[in-house]
Amino acid sequence: MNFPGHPALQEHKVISFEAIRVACKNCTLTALCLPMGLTPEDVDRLDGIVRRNRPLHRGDFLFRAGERFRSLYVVKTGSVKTYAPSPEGGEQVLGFHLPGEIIGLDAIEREFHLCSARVLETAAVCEVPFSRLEELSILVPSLQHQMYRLLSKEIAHDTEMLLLLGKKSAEDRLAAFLLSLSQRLRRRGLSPTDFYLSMSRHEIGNYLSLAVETVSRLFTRFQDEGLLKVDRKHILLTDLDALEAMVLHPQAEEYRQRMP
Amino acid sequence: MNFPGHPALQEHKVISFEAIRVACKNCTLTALCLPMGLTPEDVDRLDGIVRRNRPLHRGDFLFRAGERFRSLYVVKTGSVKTYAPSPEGGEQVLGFHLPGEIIGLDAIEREFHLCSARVLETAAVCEVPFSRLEELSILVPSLQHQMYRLLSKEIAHDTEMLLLLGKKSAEDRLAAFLLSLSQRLRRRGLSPTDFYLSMSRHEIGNYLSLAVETVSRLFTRFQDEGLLKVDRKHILLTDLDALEAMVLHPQAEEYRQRMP
DNA sequence: ACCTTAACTTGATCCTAGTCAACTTAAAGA
DNA sequence: TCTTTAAGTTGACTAGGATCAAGTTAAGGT
Repeated sequence: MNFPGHPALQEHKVISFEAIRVACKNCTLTALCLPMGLTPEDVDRLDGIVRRNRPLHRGDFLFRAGERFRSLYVVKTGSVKTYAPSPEGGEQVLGFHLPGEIIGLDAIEREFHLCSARVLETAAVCEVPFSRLEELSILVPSLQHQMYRLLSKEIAHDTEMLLLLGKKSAEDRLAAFLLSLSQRLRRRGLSPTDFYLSMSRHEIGNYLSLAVETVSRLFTRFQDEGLLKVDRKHILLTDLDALEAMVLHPQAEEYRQRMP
Repeated sequence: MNFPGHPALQEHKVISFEAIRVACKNCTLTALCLPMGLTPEDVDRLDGIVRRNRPLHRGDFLFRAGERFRSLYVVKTGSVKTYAPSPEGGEQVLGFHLPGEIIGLDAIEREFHLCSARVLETAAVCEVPFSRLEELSILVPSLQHQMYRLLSKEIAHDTEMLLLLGKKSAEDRLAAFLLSLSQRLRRRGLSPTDFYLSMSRHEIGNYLSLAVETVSRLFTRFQDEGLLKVDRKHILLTDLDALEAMVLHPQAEEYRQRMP
């Protein structure tokens, strides 16, 4: 099977260059991003502090671990990975970030970044200087409310990730990863069953604590079982229900925990 | 070897009953909790919305998964575990919470709890109704600042936990868990090397995604290697440096990841 | 104090996923 | 275009930790 021209990727790039100058109020991500629930006037004020940088390319850094924290970053198009580099040159992938997702929330308290953020697919990213955002949120209660929601959402997301890694079988992990991607794409109005992976097998394995070979074998097995069709980075989920069942009823069920 | 009377546990209980009525401004946890950086007047205002409940006992719930989110909870004494129950009766332990730690931050956005919180060791807990806290933080910018820091700290903590679980060897995980406990106790002015575990081996294993038997064997092995002395729940860390080395230079080092 | 039950430990065995190795395919660069 | 290098796939083997099983110790209830 072949997918000539990789149409989804092409489309991605076109959007990325068009959207780069769009103000917050016209941005398609409003529902996912900071302006949610703000009045038009307040969105204008927010707009005043947001920096819209030129498009970034694969391998570019948003920031590096150890750098001083100044801004939050909102992915508008493309994708970004965050990872913790280890002194020996290795790294632990912490997340893959799609349009509408905010990066850097973990650095507010420490005032420096403990992970690096690097572009996977040509990306447009908004930079929001945090000190100015904080000042504005004193004046705009609904922005403060939205900030609390956003930070809490990130915590809930991390918690779900802990749950995912708690599932011990490699099968469950990859299924949960694919479902998570699928759901996030759906919320952005993209196809939840037909998409291109922007990360390598190696990065997926690193993220899920699995060896590359295991990831590769699982893709093959899932395809053999009729759960999906895979060709390189192109994924076609053909049985979402089966994936969901796999995640909801994990292989190795932890036996009941007792407490008085 | 024997530790008659479990002195640390006794001491814990005494503190718990004495501290229960203490106002925020006199609380020993000020430096770890919400009032940090607030003026005395603002602490009084915060004090006005904090509910101090009677002491809770082992097995009591702070809240259950699925319940509507109303309040944040601050552990004053004792300890609490949070976990995600699964429909089949199993559970995934998400965290163990010591004095000064805040529970419920993951529920702000969803407005209902996705995990349950249950007392491990007789505990005193402050309840802070979130809607009132949010209102107050509109009026008190330094409280808003502290809230951002707190939420961010929780995200950073979860990130570190993901890093911990990323380490694949069981040895590294238990070492990281013990070190984390040790560091948190130190920050609270307690001994970082001599303490009682408030959770069972089963719960530790569940938290670290290891079988009970593995946890048990590791304790024995660590003791044989001179890293610690263990008697039931009593832990004496005798070689913090070795534990740190184990965590900083994990067994299975991930090979370098390439990107243009 | 006794009995019951849960928590923990230790040993033996099994199996999942990691490691090593070889090969294929596809980008990236000259 | 050809070459080089990285990414991905597949197979064979191995090891770390899970599972199964049995026994010990301690705590909780009456």
